[in-house]
Amino acid sequence: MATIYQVSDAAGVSLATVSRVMNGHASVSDKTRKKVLEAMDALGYKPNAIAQSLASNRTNSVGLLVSELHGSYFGDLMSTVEGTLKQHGKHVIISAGHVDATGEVEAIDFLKSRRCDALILHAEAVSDEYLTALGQSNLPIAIINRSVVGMESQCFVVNNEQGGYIATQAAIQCGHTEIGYISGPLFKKDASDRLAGHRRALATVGINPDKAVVYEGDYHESSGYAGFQALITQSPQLTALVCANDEMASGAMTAAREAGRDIPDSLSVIGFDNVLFSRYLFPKLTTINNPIKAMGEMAAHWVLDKVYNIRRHEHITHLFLPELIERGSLGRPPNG
Amino acid sequence: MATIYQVSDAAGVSLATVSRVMNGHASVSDKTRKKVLEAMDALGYKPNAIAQSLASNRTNSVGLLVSELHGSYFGDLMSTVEGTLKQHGKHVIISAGHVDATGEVEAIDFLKSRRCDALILHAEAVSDEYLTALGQSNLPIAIINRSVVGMESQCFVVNNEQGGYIATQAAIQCGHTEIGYISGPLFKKDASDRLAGHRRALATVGINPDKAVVYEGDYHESSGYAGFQALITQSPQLTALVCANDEMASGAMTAAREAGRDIPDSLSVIGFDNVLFSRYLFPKLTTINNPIKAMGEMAAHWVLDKVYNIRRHEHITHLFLPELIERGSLGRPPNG
DNA sequence: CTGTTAGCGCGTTCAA
DNA sequence: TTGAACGCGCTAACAG
Repeated sequence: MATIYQVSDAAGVSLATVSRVMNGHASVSDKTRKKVLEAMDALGYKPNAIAQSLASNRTNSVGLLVSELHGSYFGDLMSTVEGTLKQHGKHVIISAGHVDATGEVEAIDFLKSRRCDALILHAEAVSDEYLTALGQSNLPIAIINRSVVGMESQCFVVNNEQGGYIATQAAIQCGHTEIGYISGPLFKKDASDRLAGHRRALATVGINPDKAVVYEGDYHESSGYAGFQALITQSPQLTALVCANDEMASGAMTAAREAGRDIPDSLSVIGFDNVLFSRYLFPKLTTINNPIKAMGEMAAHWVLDKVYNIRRHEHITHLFLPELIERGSLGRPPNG
Repeated sequence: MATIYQVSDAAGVSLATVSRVMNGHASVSDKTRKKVLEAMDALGYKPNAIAQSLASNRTNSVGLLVSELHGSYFGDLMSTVEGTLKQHGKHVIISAGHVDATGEVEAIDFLKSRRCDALILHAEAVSDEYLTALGQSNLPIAIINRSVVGMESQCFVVNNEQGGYIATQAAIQCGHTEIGYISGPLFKKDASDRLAGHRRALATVGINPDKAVVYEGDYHESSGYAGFQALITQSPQLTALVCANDEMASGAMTAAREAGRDIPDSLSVIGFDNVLFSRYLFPKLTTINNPIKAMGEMAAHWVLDKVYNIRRHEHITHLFLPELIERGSLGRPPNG
């Protein structure tokens, strides 16, 4: 790998001049610039980003913490953040926290050690205190899918409570009154918020929210499968099942079918997230759109503006709205 | 951020000693080590990886090129590579090439500029010549899902031809003789290999491979949908459809259902890849397992061994075998 | 066992 | 418009 010295040698100028043409900084005469440029590609010179970073204290890369590297949800997040930043010449360094406090701290430490210019975090396990302390440093932090008190202007969240509400509301409007719910792990804020929305919707039609028929799952398909079986045994009268994410909805559908229940004729199912494969299911899943792409894009723009002074016209939004996506898995109750 | 100087100051030793305890290199007396360690966490010291890299010419991170950051296939690849390397304290820097020669070169340049210690590439668009040239440099390269002549010992591939063969063979063994095929984009080696396997299977039962009923898709769900419609119009006698990946199989299943065809009673469908959601489909998709996780893990171990001298017992394998995963979408032909 | 001294490749003053 | 010199934070000889 050629260094800046070899280029300056070949071009017969000082290394400061080479640095100048690289960064388009101070003025360099056209003739000199040309010489340098020629020397550069004659040598196949590529600047050493590591050395640039050390000298400039800038890496042109932003760290992205996700829970997992797989799954539609995180795939969407990674894709959209990378795409948005790449358009402006910035790079993304991705790290996974695996929904574990230690893992998340390690991942963030890694990102910090790589001297990212900013961090975009989808952190589920670390405490608010940790995030608040992190925000205290001069490293800009954007937070996705979590609202931390005092850091509202850096958080990008969807109204999960509202999402849970409209999901259940949709079932109610189809005539359902016996509605079961498979929640996510309730220690997670998004899971408990969605459930709260479900309860609120129940209350609007006079159902005692405390009597909600709830199974606590873990957001994985298998717990949707188990959830259906548990709920239907306990409450065979159920005609609709609202699930806190699409994976669990898929599992519930499989279990329902194995139990001889037709969807949606004998049982309606509603998901949450609107991940890609929800359209592949049969019947296509009625679900709540979780605007993760929009949030990722907005967080990226926030960073672009805040850190790199690349401003777009668009206003920065922090609260995103969930939306019902009507497809084929929600119908009228059997005897409605 | 505290620097190594402040630590050496606080501990009353030279910065070389601090460096030594950090890296566990030469021997340091227990007393000194203790002093340094205490100074470190008193100051909350974190080494600056950028500076370490510049000085040591080692980044402890390996670059991973994928085509996209979303999708089950790449999610599996990223997850498994990251997981394997993380176990040994190495990090992954991921970059997306978007199935475009320019994009892939840029992504690789980015990885190189970050001075990765090695590269693991899932490159689909760049030429063999480019990869060969890249391999010439002293940057270790592992290649996934592609065999480059002269670099066999760095390539980790699945036998796609064999996969296409056993998929079609499975249909034949169920009694099908009228078998359509929805291929991937044929400029891709994996797509043409799978199709070749399909043709070979046809030939074994005396069907002229040149008369294979093929629709060229693009690996996306929509082309599976379109593929079913095109093939069934042209060849209504088809009783089985072999698809070059699961996404297209899903699209074909949707289209088939909309056309009133029951699966598998009226039409059998076989996929390829065995991505996660293939189990979520209804009926669950019979498919060919593409051992992408195994390949990713092996490539990671190859890097660990080759670059970091971290050797495992296990033998390094370069060729992986596809395998039939029997589920519910393949049955006997209607009048078989 | 420990300290001193050069760099790693580049950005950025300051003079010229 | 250009060059010389210093420093970013750390590793790696080389001495002692």
